[in-house]
Amino acid sequence: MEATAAIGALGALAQEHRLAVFRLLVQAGEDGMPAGAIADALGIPNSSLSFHLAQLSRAGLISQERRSRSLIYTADYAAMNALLGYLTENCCAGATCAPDAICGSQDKSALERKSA
Amino acid sequence: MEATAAIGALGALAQEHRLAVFRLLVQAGEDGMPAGAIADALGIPNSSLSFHLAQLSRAGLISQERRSRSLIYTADYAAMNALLGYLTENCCAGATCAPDAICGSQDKSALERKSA
DNA sequence: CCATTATTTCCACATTCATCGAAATGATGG
DNA sequence: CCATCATTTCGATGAATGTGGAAATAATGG
Repeated sequence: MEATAAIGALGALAQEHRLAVFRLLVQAGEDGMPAGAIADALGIPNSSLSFHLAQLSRAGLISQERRSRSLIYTADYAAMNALLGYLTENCCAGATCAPDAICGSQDKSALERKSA
Repeated sequence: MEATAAIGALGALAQEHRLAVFRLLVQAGEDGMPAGAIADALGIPNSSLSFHLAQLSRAGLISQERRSRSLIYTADYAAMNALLGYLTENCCAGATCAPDAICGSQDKSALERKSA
């Protein structure tokens, strides 16, 4: 993942409504949700939601698929994991991070295994 | 972690220079780096860097400590891990995410264990 | 104390972003 | 094709953000 992509993704998530939308879609799973349902669930006006969905989409965090009259939005888990991996990349100079205190003893290999 | 805190952290990272600074500190490890060294390493004017360091600090992503004449900045790994955990919370409705395809088979328990 | 070094605050400016009603567009079912 | 439903685009406005030189502040060493 490149810096530009990461900045785009982070910026897309750094907004109340967009973060809520993304988390809603993450929880919705692979079935996704139609725009209207998202608007209802979060109480966001259609025009505003459309704007935010476009931002998330442009950042590559969600994808769109038409089902009959509705547009179904789905979280892109691969993109999410790529972002998480980018943030912790080369943690503590790449060395296996000392004890727990540092780098939270996070299993980075598990993250990168799936986001590559 | 609360939504407000997550938005703050994401917004802090969603900027070219701040993302570079944060990653530099993540890689620097627990020793951290003085402001001047960061400015040199990334070629950012002092006044701009100071502004960005303040943003990262206000978001709780880095911390400050004076060492002689210098202010040493250090990445806050706990905050970082809390943020990562927040994004994947309740992935796929909380159910153990089906197969690999979804949620990237990420070991969430490992993340939350440390960020709580 | 004072000179020196490190970092932050101030300031003005241009740019980008969020909001939401109303109108336009797109797609379906009959 | 047409009525209808779902979603997006348009447009104007107010608010927040990034920038960097110059001056101010803070802390140390001698």
